Amino acid sequence: MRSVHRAFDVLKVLELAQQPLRLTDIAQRTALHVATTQRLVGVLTDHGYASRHANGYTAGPAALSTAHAFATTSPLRLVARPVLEEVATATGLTASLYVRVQDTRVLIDRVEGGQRPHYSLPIGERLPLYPGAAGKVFLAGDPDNDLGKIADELQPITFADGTVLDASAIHSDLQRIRDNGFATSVDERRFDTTAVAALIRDTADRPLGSIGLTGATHSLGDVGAGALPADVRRAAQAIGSRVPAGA
Amino acid sequence: MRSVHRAFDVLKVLELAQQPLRLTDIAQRTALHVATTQRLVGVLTDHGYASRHANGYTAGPAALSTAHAFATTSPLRLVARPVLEEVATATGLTASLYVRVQDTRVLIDRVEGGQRPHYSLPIGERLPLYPGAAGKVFLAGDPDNDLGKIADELQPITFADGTVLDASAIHSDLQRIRDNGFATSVDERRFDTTAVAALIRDTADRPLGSIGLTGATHSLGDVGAGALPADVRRAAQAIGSRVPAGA
DNA sequence: ATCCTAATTATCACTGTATGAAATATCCAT
DNA sequence: ATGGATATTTCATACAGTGATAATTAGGAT
Repeated sequence: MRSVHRAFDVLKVLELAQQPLRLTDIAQRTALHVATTQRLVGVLTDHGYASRHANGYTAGPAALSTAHAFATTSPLRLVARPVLEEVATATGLTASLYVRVQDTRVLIDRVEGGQRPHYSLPIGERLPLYPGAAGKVFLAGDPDNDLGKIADELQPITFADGTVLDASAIHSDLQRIRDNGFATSVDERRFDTTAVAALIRDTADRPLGSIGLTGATHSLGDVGAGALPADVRRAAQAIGSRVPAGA
Repeated sequence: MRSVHRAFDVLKVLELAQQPLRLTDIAQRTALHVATTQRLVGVLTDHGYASRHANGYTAGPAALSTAHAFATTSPLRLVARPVLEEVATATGLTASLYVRVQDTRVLIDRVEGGQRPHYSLPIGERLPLYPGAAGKVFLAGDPDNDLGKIADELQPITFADGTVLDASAIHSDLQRIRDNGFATSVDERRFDTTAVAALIRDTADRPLGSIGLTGATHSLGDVGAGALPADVRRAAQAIGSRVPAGA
């Protein structure tokens, strides 16, 4: 399955680039031979997952179809929707649903609690696992150790406010999250953004995703002390219990 | 690249199924050996393009990321946006942007002209090339003959109103579209839905996509006679001229 | 609980396909 | 025009993907 893996490596490179990439660029970033890259990009293009333009390749329209299919069939997403809406209106915060993909998380759905709805929803956004409450819960709650090593290999993290965390600080943070059953984040990824998040587990206790509640730091007090932790945990529990279990 | 092709065949099957599919189902629909299917689905799952649930596999969350990347980088989409908005408000109709993917079209963007915005935008929807104005223009305007044979192989089409078209009727329809430079559709795919569409070509005359204006049949007269054809053609021209050409 | 069937995972020898070096062609800038 | 970079084609070799078979697991019925 080497070639298939490589095809998706190419696709990932196209996804991460915010601009069209020339064939040589792709070959460089994937560390593949140019000829190989060309063949792979060709197949991607045939199927619509890559597009060719004047100045290079980008991701292609077929991804939209597949995403549409995912959005309409994913049991987790379907089950979570009403819960997100409920908790968003109850708290007035923005409720976000994430799923882990490899060593990243992807925003699957979002319900704005506040007044002004955002213009372009960043659904589909890929974010790291560490900075951010809704990512940390994945690291903290991983049953196998495949994420354990990810946590070990984490470089010292710099927060949006300039704080720097070394490995031991990260580990104690994760331990606290495990103990509490929820994570918090204050200005970690973004200035003036505070979040509380919990891991969603199915009835067999396997992690399915995470839910986060986000608001402006200046309008929220010490989130750990208020009712929000209980709210997210309840929401996460509600979602998990409604998803049919099974690997 | 056989295995890579097959991987995307599997992905397409997952996309087209509106429900989770068991491994055996996928193998059946792709006409692949079960073992092969399993390996391919495994890779898809690793990269997040497939998800495993209690009762089978669906498309996966990574497609959302890729779709997000496409939506934010596709030159066509970026260039078309303002034109769609303009023509939608000018005509009061819904303006849709399609791209061809193999023998289908995919809805890339849409601006509602009317009052009530739809709840879930069907962006990413995959539709056939024949029934529907915005699909027919691809068949009519194909420079090479790869779509010519698709048109030849079209089965007799049944419209939403029950009309049936045989091969020769289809061909004369396509010829008329070529002559006019636009296509119309009255209750073809949906009852009480009329559309006018035009092909978008880049400055080198290569087809890039299509734009369609849609409204209720009962509120539109004979669309071929009014100003709409000129409107779509102008919009298509505007978009095409602003996209940097180059294969 | 127990059996039976169906579905999923693992094993492995063979074959055909993906690979990458090199050569050729194409594009762009000067 | 000329040169340099990028893209495409060709081809012999190695090895990765294939699918028949077997082992295992899960699901349903009794």
